[in-house]
Amino acid sequence: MTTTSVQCCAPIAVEPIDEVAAAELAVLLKAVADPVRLRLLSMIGSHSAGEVCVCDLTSAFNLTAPTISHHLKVLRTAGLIECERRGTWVYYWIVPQAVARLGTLFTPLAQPATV
Amino acid sequence: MTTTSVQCCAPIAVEPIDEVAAAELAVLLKAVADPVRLRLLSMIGSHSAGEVCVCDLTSAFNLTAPTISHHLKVLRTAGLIECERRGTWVYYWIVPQAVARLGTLFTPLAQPATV
DNA sequence: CCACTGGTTTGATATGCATCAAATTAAAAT
DNA sequence: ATTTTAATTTGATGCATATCAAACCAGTGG
Repeated sequence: MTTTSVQCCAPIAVEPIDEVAAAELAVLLKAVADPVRLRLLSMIGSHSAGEVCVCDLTSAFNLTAPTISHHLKVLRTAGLIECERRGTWVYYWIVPQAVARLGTLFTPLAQPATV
Repeated sequence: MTTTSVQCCAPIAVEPIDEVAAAELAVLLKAVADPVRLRLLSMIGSHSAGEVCVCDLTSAFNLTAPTISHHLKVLRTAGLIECERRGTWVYYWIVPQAVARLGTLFTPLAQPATV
């Protein structure tokens, strides 16, 4: 498949989402609903090399290494990023499909049919 | 400025967002990072009449009225919905601009320039 | 004026979670 | 092997928050 459709689920405004879908989405949104994780995702996503070493991420915050590691794990568990160890260092990169799902959720609400 | 551009902030992937922006965005995202609030927002946003009475919202959940009221207040404080009292009942509707901001945050991450 | 219905506010509780220190794993270097 | 550096895991702590019961506010109708 060439398109690998990002539109896997109906956006929020088309019809009321059910409990199960809401619970799943909430997990995904909780992952990004934190200032540190937002910055991490932003730093990883905007990096020109496409991937970032953990050491560079840790040094950019006024937080301990375990804390950054914890936040990276949350993002990874949510499927938003992936990582690989190469020698001593660990590198992280974005999973575009997962992030795109977040974007498609709310856009239809911007142009309500009735307004 | 006449456009009242929905694109008030740069998306996450263009450049690393700073601490202040991340904190503000996290507040907005926390508001929707809850299954009940997601369903509320979805119910309000997808309603054909454009607005929904609180009574209809409360009856759709297995939760008490104060809890629903609490969640509505969180969404309202975040600027995602507004309400008005008409007689005995209170009606809620979506604020499209605020919701649109959520959508524009993540979409650029879907097509990373390096991939 | 007094009840009744719809919603919100307040206070209390219990769970969740962000953070750090200490311990642990992994690879490199000496 | 031992040491050193990078990163994660574990355990503990303190704060945030989802929920409910009770009290309260706002209309409506006897």
